[in-house]
Amino acid sequence: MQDASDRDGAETLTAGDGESQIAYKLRLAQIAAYRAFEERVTGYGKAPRYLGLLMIIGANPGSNQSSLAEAVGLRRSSLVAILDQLERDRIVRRDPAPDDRRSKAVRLTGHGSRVLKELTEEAEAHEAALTRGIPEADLAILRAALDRIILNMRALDMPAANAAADRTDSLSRS
Amino acid sequence: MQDASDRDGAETLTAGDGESQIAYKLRLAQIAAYRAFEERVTGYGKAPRYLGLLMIIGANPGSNQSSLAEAVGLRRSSLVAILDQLERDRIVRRDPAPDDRRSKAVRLTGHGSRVLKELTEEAEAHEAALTRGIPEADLAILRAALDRIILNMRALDMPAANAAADRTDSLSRS
DNA sequence: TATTGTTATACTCTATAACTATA
DNA sequence: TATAGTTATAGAGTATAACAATA
Repeated sequence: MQDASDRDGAETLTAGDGESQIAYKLRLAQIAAYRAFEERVTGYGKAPRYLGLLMIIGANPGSNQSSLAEAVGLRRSSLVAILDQLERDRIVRRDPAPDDRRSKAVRLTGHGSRVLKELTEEAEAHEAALTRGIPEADLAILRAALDRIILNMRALDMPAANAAADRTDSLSRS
Repeated sequence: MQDASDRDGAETLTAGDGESQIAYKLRLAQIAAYRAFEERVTGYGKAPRYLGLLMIIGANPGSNQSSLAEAVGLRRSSLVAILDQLERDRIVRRDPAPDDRRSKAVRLTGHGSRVLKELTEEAEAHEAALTRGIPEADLAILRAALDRIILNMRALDMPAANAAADRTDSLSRS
């Protein structure tokens, strides 16, 4: 009798093994973290949801929409409505590109820069809450492990990268 | 000049700081891992997407739909279509509950058990690919850190849990 | 011909509210 | 009255395909 079929039923059900898997913990942690951040920044409208995009725009002012779409992993058609919203909220601006009349140069507005700055500070506070109680040495290992996982998973998509990933095996702690 | 506005534009854009944040890496890792798993198990229909649910059903046979919905964090109305699909695919069965004629006892079918077993093996292979090149000692730290993050984030929702989380600070490496 | 931004459209996932049958 | 399962409906979020303007 390894299951819980004879229990009370009052507590929340669990999924036997599987819960010890890193892939599973990763998913739970990400969902909880994402939800907590959204709750922290209630009142900033839709901007928090697109913080990654805003950071990219801030770090690469004047980029066109196709580049931005690729950077955040969306189709360029999907980005249109997002930029419409952010433009409506005066967070970003679409200027004519200087060199190519098909393109638009996307930039943060003055207000957008201030919002990004505030959200970045919120993200730092969120990061502190997230990592509370984890020793600094462990955080370094956590960071390296997450980087390696990202590398490992992307290697599956582009098999050519496998050899490169293998070569870093012995260097992963550098 | 700290941005990349004067670059070629050929490479993929990046988001300055922010990318060093654990919250950010967590999101990238989870997205990449989820995508890789779905690609690995193409051919199993919709079951892989609901692997967590299937594990819970497998570990708690005869549970009713409300309990299952709560366990996976969905409204019970949202679970209906999912179970419809899984029942259509002969993965699960909805039997009348023995004690309460409003409830249904959800169970894996024989075929569902076999599918779950195979998917569990696929998940283990996925886990191996995920953690490739990460030393066992670091994996233990990674697991503990992810658990702590989940705890930290949930504590924000239920402030009463803060004290409990704090008390485990010095025990987090046990 | 190829690319940029855009529109129209559809699909997936989830939520809310209201219903039914039981309790 | 309250609960379990269900339905109808709506709202995000993203994708595909086709289009006009420009390269």
